[in-house]
Amino acid sequence: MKPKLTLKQIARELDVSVSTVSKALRDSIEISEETRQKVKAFAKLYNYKPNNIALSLKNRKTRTIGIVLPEIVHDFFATVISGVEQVANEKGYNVIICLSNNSFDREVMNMEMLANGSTDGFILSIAKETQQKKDYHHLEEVINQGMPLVLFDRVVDEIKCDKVIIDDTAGAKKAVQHLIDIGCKRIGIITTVDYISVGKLRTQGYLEALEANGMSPDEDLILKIEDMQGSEKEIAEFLKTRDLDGIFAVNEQFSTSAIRGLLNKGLKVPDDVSVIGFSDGELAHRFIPSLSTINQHGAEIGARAARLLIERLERSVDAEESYQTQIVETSLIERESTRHK
Amino acid sequence: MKPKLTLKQIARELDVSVSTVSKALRDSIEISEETRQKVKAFAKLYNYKPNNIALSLKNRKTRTIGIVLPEIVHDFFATVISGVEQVANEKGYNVIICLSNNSFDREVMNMEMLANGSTDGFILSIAKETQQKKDYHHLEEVINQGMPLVLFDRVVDEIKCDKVIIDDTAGAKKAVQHLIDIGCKRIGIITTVDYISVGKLRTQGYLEALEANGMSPDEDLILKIEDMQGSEKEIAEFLKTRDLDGIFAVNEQFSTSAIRGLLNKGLKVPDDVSVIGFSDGELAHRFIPSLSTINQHGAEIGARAARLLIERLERSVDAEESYQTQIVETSLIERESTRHK
DNA sequence: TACAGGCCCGAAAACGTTTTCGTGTTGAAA
DNA sequence: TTTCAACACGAAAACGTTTTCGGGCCTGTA
Repeated sequence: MKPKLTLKQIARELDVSVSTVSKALRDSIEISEETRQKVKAFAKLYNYKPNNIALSLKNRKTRTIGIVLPEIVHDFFATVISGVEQVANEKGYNVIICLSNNSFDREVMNMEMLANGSTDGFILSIAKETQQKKDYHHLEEVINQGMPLVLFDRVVDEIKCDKVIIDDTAGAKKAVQHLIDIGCKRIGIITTVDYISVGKLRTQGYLEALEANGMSPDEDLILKIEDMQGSEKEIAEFLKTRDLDGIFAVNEQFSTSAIRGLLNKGLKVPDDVSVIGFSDGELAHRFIPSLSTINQHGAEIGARAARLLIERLERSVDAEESYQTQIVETSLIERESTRHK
Repeated sequence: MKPKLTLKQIARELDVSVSTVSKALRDSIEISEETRQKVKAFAKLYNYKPNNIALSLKNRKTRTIGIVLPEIVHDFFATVISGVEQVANEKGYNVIICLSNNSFDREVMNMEMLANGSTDGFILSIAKETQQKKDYHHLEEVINQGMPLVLFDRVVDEIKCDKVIIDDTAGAKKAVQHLIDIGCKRIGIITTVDYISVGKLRTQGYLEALEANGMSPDEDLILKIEDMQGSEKEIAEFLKTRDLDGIFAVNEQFSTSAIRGLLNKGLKVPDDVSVIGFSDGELAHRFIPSLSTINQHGAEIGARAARLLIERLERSVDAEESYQTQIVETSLIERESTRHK
């Protein structure tokens, strides 16, 4: 068990000073060619790698970005991580992940933990409970400390920072418009309660699409779900008493629950009812019938968030406080759960 | 933008020395009650939090555990992360995640990066390419450096370290036995090529189950898939020409592809053919028909791995080199894709 | 011979902690 | 009055780097 080579040991071994070793390894012209080669050869032979912690302390940079998520067992967030990881790695950054489990307290805890030197900046999607509480002091805190923050997906206007979002309203509108285009007349929506920002926006898109086509919304066809837990049953109940020919569901789970509910009712998808969802994942394309969806391009979101963050970290003068909000385009993916024209 | 309070600043402000501040905050008896109170009050008021990097450097401990995975957009690995994160958080550890994308080079790179001070130990599931190459020098390296390593899922005998696995063979046997119990006579298996350790073990379980029931294995009913990419087509082709009444698939993806293939062939699941898989995820229980599976208990695996790692990190004398391999029990979950007796 | 100017290199500070050791002051005991 | 312990605090080293600054030694020139 050899406990990691340090500059000091190399120096002792080669009978030079620590500074000489450091300079030699960084190819300083202060050091003679001969000494340089000697040091480098030794370092290479014994596989010297500088200690990240020491570097972080010295440079007051960790080259690590922290990402805080509500959950991970959810293809959307997983693909976002992939995207972040990809560009972070390209630029020589590490990624450190914390889960809030949609709890306000854990979100705060995690951010405090990471803010004490572990991380140069944050990429975050706000926890459900936090959105409900509308308490964002921990976000302002890190910004005040000069740590860049990039919000994605579940964002909030009050916080001034870079953001990466999709146009949820437009995406939802696109989905519902598709249902209308293929001839649906009575279109229901299965969405979340309004304090979830994305849920609210998607509901709005649904309403806009109806309006744009001269169809008046029917409160009775709108189901807002509070709790993921009992959602399956709730959706089944809802469908039992409604007569629909199109359903827009704001996520993968609701989509599949809806299809199951319809099938149980003896209806066929998409022959009797077309279903379209919002999603990114395996589930959508594996499902039978495979789900027509609005693709959120999670990896792209993650990649952009990472790029924004790193750019701000490395910009020599960050005087310019012009935060930007990037909007990633959604796309309609037609699969089997909607009728074809 | 206030740039984070340090001990030095508190010291200057209160006109005492840095050591006094440090001691006061840690309630040292060396410091008078009065000074202690004064310092603590000040620290609290301005929300002082010690700098993790400095602590890491001093203590030569980061209280961070690194987890390296082949992929993340896969419910199994995502749940494992959840498990790790949970216990890590309880014990005051951070989790830093790197993705190998099943590439040997990226696995090596990531581990080298993390090994240079970012992490106290590793939790890892070996990349496909690495298992193929059988090159584990990077794993031995970190072990030699005194960094504990815990392997899970895709493990390898050659490396001496703690491991958390499920009994893949027994799990597979359980699955196939179930198919036999409900009356299947011609049972096929859809598995991976043999260099994937878990694939090989599950194939073995399949064979053992057949043997135990006096059924002779038929090579023609065994499909070994090399590449995830074209798997769907490959499975469809395979099924087209086989006459089966039971299928055991070694993962979620293969299970759903199989069902799709069967449906396309005009067969009913589970009426004509029962299908059972190996999995953890959303897909299995959302799918229609929902999948009967062998549950791998990913969160439990992650939790145990984390506990093993932390225990080894904190054991005062790690003299004892008795590595253990923990086996997490699998369980059979009967859902809709298999016939009921 | 003296001096300027390269060329190489080392000492030391700094990043923010913790901890060991030393030191000055006070009060009480001898 | 002297001595000694207890008490309260500070200086400094250490963790592993990088970087600034200063200095010794040679070489060439006046």
